[in-house]
Amino acid sequence: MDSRLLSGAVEMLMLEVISHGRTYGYEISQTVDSRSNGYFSLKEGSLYPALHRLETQKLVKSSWHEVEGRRRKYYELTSAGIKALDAKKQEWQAFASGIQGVLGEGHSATAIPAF
Amino acid sequence: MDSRLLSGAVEMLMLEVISHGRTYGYEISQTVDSRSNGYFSLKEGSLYPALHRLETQKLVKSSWHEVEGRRRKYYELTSAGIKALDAKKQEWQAFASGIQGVLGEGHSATAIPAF
DNA sequence: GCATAAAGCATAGAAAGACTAGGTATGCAT
DNA sequence: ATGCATACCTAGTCTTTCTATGCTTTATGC
Repeated sequence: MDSRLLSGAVEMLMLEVISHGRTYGYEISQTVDSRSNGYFSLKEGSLYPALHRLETQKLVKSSWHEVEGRRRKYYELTSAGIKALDAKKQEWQAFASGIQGVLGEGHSATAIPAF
Repeated sequence: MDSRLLSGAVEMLMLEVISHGRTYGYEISQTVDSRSNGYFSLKEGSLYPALHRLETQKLVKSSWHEVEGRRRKYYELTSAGIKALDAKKQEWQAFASGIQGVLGEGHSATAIPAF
């Protein structure tokens, strides 16, 4: 896939996954990967900086926990994060509609004048 | 809108518009703007570099023409450009499906274990 | 006449974010 | 012992968008 398409959708997807319940970085990447049928594979270099960004923006909050002998940093949405997710989903719908508007109707070959 | 969502879609949209018939930069931006109901407004700093990129990649070819006293650089798709547009459209479909796959089904609250 | 807007092209520089590639550490299976 | 999966992190590179600016010509308003 063209990684450039991904830009901007990453945060929405991450927030979405986190909204389903407390989770952590590694699991988020697995979830996104499997739920998109392998289409998205968030790389660590995108994933962790994005998580830190979301935390800086107070859209998520984190806490360290030791589970099954593994040290994990769990994330959950703040109330601001819930609102942001809603906003981002709407934005996505508008974005997709905008694309469809341009791709949309055949607009069959308008007469092309010669020079 | 979040300009980061735009990434990667720009070239597809431009190729799409050009595929409808020979056109030029200024008109492309107007067309994209109106056909997306104002959602996308390609700025010149994105538009012209992108056109140059497409030309370097041989997806479009250009020629200068003087029309109605205006000096315009007209673009049209090459055969590689036609193929590229098809590919990008499919990629877009896959991308959108991937997003839907993640946003998609409610996945209602999986039990959240306490620590 | 003159100013302003619109049409039209272009680029330099700043800002942002994804990825590569590297690092650290634990648990488990071979 | 060795490798693989889990789990986190970040510096640096690359790409791309946008702001801001500059140039020219034509149309329009005063």
